[in-house]
Amino acid sequence: MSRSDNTTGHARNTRDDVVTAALGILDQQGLPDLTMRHLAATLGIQPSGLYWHFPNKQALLAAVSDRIIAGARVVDAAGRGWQERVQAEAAALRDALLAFKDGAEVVSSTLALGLGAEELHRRLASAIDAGGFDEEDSGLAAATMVHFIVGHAFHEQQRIQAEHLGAVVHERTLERERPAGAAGGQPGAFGFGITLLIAGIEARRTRIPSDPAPVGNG
Amino acid sequence: MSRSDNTTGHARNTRDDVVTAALGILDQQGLPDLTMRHLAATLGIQPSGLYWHFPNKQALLAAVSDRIIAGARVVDAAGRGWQERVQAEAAALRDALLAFKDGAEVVSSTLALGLGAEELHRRLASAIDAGGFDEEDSGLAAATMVHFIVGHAFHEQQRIQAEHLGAVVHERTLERERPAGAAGGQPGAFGFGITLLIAGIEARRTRIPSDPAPVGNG
DNA sequence: CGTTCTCCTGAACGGCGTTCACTATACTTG
DNA sequence: CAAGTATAGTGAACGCCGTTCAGGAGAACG
Repeated sequence: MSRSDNTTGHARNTRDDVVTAALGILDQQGLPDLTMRHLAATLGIQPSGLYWHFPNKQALLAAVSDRIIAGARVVDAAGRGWQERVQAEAAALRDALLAFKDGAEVVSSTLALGLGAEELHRRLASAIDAGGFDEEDSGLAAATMVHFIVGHAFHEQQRIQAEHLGAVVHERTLERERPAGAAGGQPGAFGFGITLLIAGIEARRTRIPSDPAPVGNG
Repeated sequence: MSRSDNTTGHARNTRDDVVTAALGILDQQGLPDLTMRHLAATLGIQPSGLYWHFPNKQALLAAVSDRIIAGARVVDAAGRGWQERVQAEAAALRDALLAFKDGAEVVSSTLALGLGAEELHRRLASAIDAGGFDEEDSGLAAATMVHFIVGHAFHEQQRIQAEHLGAVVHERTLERERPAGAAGGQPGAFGFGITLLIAGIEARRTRIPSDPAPVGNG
């Protein structure tokens, strides 16, 4: 029932159908099982049929990446300072990466290869921009943040899945990972990194005296 | 001439020989060509012979990763403040990742999978530690930095190689990438990110009043 | 009705990581 | 020096993989 109610029963797939099916396999079985053959079988077509929709597997993965990032919740900018907004954007993007199994890995490789996933950078840059920095600084700071967010999510996702595999979860390890009350905030390492970067950006403003710096707080 | 001057001519390979050969293929032909079959052929053995040295390809790549990072130049700590030292460590590690073709990619995946490459974190953490922060903060800050360094290097390495492939290099692009005189310093984005992180760490100190903070600046 | 665009078939190609039973060579020990 | 045990590698196969290519079926459209 992907496109139309054919009487013949042979449902033809659109490009979006293919991406949706790929995302399903990714989430339920993981990246290693997301093969062209497996995907084709899921759609009820031959592997070669996929090459009508995408020139190669990388392009498919880029489209999957874009969908993963597009799924990040929208952050409401009203009534927040730029720092709070950046923190919210970072959390939203991180959650989107973690929402699908191996999602961070897919986005990481797509990002490095220079295909898609620019939305990540765009959202962070515009949030930082609200702090009143010049555009170049905002862009560079956003890029720094993107690398941290994706790298951290990738790492954490692997750790989570390794834990799920090795059935035994040591309680001490869990204690060490979540040291203090994370009421409403980020768990340890991720929140720390984001806070660090925000502080670094803010420090950049105060160091340069001749700066318009209209703080959009309030 | 890997191990000994055998009269039989059949040189047997040690584990280190295998890693060395793998690193050679990686550097001269890239990660896609670093296959077990190709590696075995280079060593003059059968592919199955490699599985005496390593349980699987991932383990091999982890060993290659460790070698890449071990190749990072040693940073002299004498007479430098902690910030300068962190900057030097970051630059050294970055250079090591870029020294081999696809080096950053190999280290990135190994790191995310939780195998090897801990040396990266260790060096940065101890450099930050010299600033007199508590150990947990140093560790978390180092982790943040690792993600940025590896992510940035991975991205940049892909871009460089894409440029080498597409013979036409637009001069305008180059101009935009290296905006001002980078005499002795880092090129734009990397230096910016590191500076950002260092400023963020420093900001963390000043926010907490009760801090010993022995600055080792000579 | 005939053309054109869309989506897919069927079959193959070359290459991949990995396994397994079985050697051959070197180092140690009695 | 003979025997025994690590060490390093053989040869053949298994079941996957991404990708190509000529061709065909079915819907849309004039």
